[in-house]
Amino acid sequence: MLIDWSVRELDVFLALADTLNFRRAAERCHLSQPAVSGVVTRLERSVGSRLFDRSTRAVQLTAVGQVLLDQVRLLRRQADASAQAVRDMVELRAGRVRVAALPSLAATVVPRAFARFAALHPAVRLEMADTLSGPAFDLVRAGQVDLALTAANPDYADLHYTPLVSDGFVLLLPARHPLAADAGPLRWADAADLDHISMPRPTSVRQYAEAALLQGGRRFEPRFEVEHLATITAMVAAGLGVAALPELAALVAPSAQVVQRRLTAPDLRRPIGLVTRQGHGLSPAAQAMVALLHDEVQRLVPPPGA
Amino acid sequence: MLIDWSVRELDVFLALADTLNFRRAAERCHLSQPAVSGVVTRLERSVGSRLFDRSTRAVQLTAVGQVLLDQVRLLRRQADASAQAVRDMVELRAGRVRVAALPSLAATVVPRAFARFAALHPAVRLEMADTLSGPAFDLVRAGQVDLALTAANPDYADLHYTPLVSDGFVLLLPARHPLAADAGPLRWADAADLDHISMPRPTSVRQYAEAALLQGGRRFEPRFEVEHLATITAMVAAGLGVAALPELAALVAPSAQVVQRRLTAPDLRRPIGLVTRQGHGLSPAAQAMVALLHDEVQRLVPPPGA
DNA sequence: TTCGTCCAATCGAGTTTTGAGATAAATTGA
DNA sequence: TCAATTTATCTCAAAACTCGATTGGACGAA
Repeated sequence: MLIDWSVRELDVFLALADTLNFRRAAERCHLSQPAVSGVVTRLERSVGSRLFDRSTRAVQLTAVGQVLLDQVRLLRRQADASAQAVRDMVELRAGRVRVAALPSLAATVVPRAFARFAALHPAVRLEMADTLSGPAFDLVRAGQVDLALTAANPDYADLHYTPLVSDGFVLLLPARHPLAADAGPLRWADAADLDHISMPRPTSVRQYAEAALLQGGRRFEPRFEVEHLATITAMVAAGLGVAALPELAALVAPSAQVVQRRLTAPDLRRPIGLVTRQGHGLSPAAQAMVALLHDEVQRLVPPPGA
Repeated sequence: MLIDWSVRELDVFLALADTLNFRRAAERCHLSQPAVSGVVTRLERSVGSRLFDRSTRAVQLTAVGQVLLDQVRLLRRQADASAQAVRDMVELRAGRVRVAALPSLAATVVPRAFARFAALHPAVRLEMADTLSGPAFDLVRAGQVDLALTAANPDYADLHYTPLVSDGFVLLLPARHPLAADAGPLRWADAADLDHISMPRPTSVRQYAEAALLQGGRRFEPRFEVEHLATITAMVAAGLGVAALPELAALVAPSAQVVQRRLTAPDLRRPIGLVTRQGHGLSPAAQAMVALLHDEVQRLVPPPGA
């Protein structure tokens, strides 16, 4: 008495129990009548007992068949529910996407992508952690987020990196600043002697600014050091100084009192990409999120050629 | 995204989810490793999404695979429970047997068979209806009993009849009756003029007695007519008369004050058999009961040859 | 009764599916 | 770089499945 049937066989059994007629059961299952006979014979041999009393004129369930019918109905319902659960997952009617992102991205690209995602797939739960690159990598490694949106970094050798864009740098100036009169690009050297507002050391904003000035033989010593991008914008607006920020970071808290001028020479670019675990495929929901993030990044920071 | 897997495939999936190693999963399922690869590939194509992230060094469930695993575990548990329920039925650890029997059988053969059956299969519920032949046939036709134990009767042309034994007739005599002095067989004619105690018309006891005397050209006119076999025996014991009964009926209420003498010439026999519905197989439990009833009948009424 | 009809089981043939073995490709650790 | 381990792929044989045709049996109508 083994139990090795397929769903197809159960459906044949259900159809026959329902119609009590081999030919009609076969039609309902899109099978031939001999196929139904075969399934019933196999099922009966597997159960070790007759399931139907049948003659050429009448088909009836036996007592054992009745018990099996009840069980198969239960089982079939469970199987449908299970298939639905998996389908929901695959077709984005369930699941969860967890994203880690740098503050500059967490305040710009990610909310837009989340909004579109939520409209498309309202049943999928969305979570975001706005962190610096280091913690983001740890979250990815620990499987606590599905993907991280960060600047390129050598620390993730064990992770999978997909580049998205490289955003250039701009200098934020108070609207009344003399340099704000013009709108064209500035050279980093032109900004070297201004009062800078920047972020503390382990941030990419700070690292890239230091690197850019170092190429001109200058040191970067900001006048103010604050934690949050919005604070920087507010301080620039208040005329307390200027700030060299990646384009995306400059979008965090736009202000009418602040003017942007592109920084070139060197035309430093901060590569932004998606970081995921090696060897871990993304869930369908996460894949959909990646597509939206990609789209939003392109929209906010058109590649240089565009 | 179809749902047509077999239990075997689910077991492969479970084994792989458990071991996270194709080779060991294959061993556990007694398959080759390529077979496991094949099952997983088919399953993934059917679901429409990857179920395992795998390289040559590591195998891990994807998010969809995790959902499927939960569902399959549920399903597998349900399937096991269902199989157990059917197995219980087949192997007589569940179910019900309903028997209808003539009073003479209901008080002799059936209780003995029931007692043995209950000892063998304590979980099977047993029910008995002690009725005359006519109602017994109706119960069988209506499916309200699984089988009836009655005397042969032309009324059940639409039912299935299996003969068991034919019991002969005996004359019950008060111990002090002159005819009780001898123990050998009596002829029906010898009993024709005695005061008889019998049962009312539609019973087999009455019909056979009338038929036996009719063969000798005599009418059967009992002195007393009572409803119950036990009453007959008691009345005979009290010396109120004699009674011609089938052997089995005489066993209902044995009494020290009653002597039995076999009745011959004619050697009338009452055929006893099992009646079941045409085209309705017996449940395993009912089949076991038939075997026991058969055995008990043979034991109580050894066939003439024995 | 006999014929006609309907039904399930069986048989034979063609097709599809499935499994094992051998091998390839990839990754890790020495 | 080599050895060892693991999964994927390929090929071929075996098994299972399906269908069409046929058989045998039961009922009903004429």
